[in-house]
Amino acid sequence: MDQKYFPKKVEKKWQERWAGNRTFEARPDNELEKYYCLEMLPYPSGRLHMGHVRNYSIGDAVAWYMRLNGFNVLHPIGWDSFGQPAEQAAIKQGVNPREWTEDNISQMKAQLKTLGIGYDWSREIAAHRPDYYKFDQWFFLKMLEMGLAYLKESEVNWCPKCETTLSNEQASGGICWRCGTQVEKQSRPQWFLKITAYADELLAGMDEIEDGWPEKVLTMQRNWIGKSEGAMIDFAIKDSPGGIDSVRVFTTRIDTIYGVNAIVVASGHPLIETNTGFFSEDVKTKIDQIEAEHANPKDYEVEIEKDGIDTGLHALNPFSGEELPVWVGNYVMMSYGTGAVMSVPGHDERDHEFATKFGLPVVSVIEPADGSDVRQEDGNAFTEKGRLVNSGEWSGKPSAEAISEMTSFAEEKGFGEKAVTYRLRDWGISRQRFWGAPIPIVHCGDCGTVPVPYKDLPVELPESAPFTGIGESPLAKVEEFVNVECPNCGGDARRETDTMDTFVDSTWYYFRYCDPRNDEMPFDPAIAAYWLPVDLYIGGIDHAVMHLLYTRFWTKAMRDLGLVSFDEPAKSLLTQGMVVGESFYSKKKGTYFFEDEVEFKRDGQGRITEAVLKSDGSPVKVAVEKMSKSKHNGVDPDDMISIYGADAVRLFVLFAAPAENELVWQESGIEGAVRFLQRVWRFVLKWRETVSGIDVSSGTPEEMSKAASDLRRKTHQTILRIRENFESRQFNTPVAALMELSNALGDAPFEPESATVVERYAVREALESLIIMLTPYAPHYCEELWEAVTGSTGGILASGARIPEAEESVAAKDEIEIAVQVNGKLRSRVYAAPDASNETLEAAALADEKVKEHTEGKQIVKMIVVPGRLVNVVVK
RNA sequence: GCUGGGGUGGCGGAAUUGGUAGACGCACAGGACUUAAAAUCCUGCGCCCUCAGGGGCAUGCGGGUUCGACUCCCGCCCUCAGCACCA
Repeated sequence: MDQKYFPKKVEKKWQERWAGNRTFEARPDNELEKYYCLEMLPYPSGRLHMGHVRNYSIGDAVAWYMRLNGFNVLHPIGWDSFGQPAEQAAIKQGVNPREWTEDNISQMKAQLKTLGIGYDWSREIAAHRPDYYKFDQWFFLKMLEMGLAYLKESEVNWCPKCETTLSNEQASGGICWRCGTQVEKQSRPQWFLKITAYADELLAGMDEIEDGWPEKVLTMQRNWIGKSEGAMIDFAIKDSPGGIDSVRVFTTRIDTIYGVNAIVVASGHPLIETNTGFFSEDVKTKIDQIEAEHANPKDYEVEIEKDGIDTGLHALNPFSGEELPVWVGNYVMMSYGTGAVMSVPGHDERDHEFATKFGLPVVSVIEPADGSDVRQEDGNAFTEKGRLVNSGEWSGKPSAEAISEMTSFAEEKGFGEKAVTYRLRDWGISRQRFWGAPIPIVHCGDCGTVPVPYKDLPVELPESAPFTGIGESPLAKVEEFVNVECPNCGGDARRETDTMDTFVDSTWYYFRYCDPRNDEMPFDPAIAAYWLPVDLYIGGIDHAVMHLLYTRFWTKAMRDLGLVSFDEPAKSLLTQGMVVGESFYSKKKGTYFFEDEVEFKRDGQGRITEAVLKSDGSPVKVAVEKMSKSKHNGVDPDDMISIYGADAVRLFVLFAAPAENELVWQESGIEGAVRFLQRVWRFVLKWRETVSGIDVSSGTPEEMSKAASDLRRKTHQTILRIRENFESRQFNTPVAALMELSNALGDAPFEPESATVVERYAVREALESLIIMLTPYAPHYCEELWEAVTGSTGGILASGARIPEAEESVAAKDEIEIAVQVNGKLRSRVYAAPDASNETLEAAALADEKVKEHTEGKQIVKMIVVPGRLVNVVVK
């Protein structure tokens, strides 16, 4: 142990030792309870950023904590290495995407090792390697057999900048999830995975994980799935010139059907397409206009004004027999329900707006059930449930009753049925890209779409392709790849040239970690049964509805394939907050500037009051935003590690804020972390000789001095706190507790030269506990101190060290402080034994001088005693 | 608009789930050591009065329940995130 703490030296030493001893390599062991700690698969961009550091610091803290509690911990890592940046690099710099990716992986791997994250590197995987994507293809074929994969010509989300399709999840909000560009609609054949087949199960499964997953994520998924119960109702079309004799609508409010004033359909509805000959030029023009707007939506932030036109067609209300006009409306979407709605302006905001704009009649058919006179006279629709009026034989019934009776009636009469719709759409996985897993399909003129036989997997990507960055997949231009014999008839055929969405790779990667070198199967079900499900999954909130929904779906599909026997892949989920930094934006220049290009003053509180550009003195806006290269507000983890050491960086990242919160990067904070480590180091240095012969495990000395038992109490209280905190996944408060323990250690009135055996025992116990409990935060550092204190050289884990068990009797105080309140206001404090009776406490409280001042001349009404806490004297 | 989080010192954040609000750290101020600086150590640090004993006010705002409310209930305000014509 050096006289001073040199992080670099300590970290290098232990990183080498861990690698040499294969300290973090896990193997299944039925004798041991397993713990699977998983962080989200990173994309190998080439550089680690602070978000990664935070993610992995949390994961490693948990992994260490569980190891130090005797669990068999699986803590793996790999690479989400297919995807656009590699292809962009190929297009722009002419590099080979494979080499580019491999280079990035080795760089980031080196960085992760410098950080000292305890990964089982023997299980490392990378999605772009054929031994991995072979099983993407394997799963695709299985899903094809299960009827979960299908090809369909359909309107897809198209990002004009990325030149590729996007799934609905990836085009959420109408913008590309990667580049933020407004998406367009395009029609093309593409492969879909039938996630909708599991819609109900995905909803129901949430009950199982409710305790472990953040409410926020579950809510987002529920909303995304968007289950809605109602009825399908057929409205007959009068004199249908196009041959379609009825239009089906979906409604959740069949009780309002007597208030229907029109049927409104989407511009792409079959009724429209089959009747074009019938429409006037005006109608056709308007329909085309709506259709065009739909294909190229303007701005999703702005509410689009209602628009539409009367087609001249007529429908019949099956309940009232009333004749209704059929309109085309821009607010009706082809992609939800049936693409047609019954317009009830009295009881639906959108229909109300539409009817108002076009002067259609508004009829009220629902009244508030409580008889209050809230009506739609204020110009709005009354959208709540109530009691029916003007509804023929149904008038007077409450909405709920009417809904079920009217649905049954429709079913009996054959013009409707009970129905459930979902917002969730099937997952489109076709991408017009080179750098992804080829979809294992051959298109044959005679046999149609033919799956590649399992024995021919993997369908390997060619070495390279002409990267133009536009239109079709680059694979289409690679003759050797495209031209193939049909596996069915042996004739000339073409390979599918689209590749899979990279989200396919990341749906099942953590199953592969269990059995990463299996050549026959994605993984051996028996091995997976030991490690899975994941016990704790840690990652950003940004994957709440993409990856996390896909992977839940995949798990259920794998269950149906017989690969796993559980329904939910992760028992608990931790969504970490972003790491943010101060950015400087000049409105005038329209760009972000580096900190040293800006002149700013901070007020006494450290906040920037005014900031101007050094170059020309123009004002700069200061904001705290997610760290990013383009905003120049990022901190390079490598820099931080080389200045302060990996342990200090990790300790600070965990201490600075709760894991779910945003973390504002403050360099002064990390200096505090270093100070703490240096302080403890000096303390160990001072005491290690003195406590070297003490064996804490050999039992507690009987005679305790006051100071020694005070220290022991603090030690055991700290153990209790840390166990509680980890249990509830609080990682910042344990650090505070350990700092308190270290402060208590420093304040204890012992000196190495004069300490008694009992005191040396207390110090050694405190030190050992402190070191073990700090290990999840600063593992290299603690390994070094552990070696210095205990003399064991094989490392903490090999020495069998565990997070200590607290002894309640030691943690208990022999005298406690009791707050004394008069009428709920704190007036004094008295001291008493922990088991003092209520009477004793009351007497002590009343005897207190300060209490007397406040009770003098007043009548004591009653006294409240909370044992161990306080006495409240109520006076009048 | 709908859904779900949040509002506690100058800052990040604690608070055994109804029981002494502000732990721990950062920043700041003062002091010791030093020729000096750094490092280290000590002290102070919610706000306002103060006769230096204390006293009053404080957890976004306004009510309520309670002996007692950051915590529970009602009504607002602000803020962050997600979804957004979902019939």
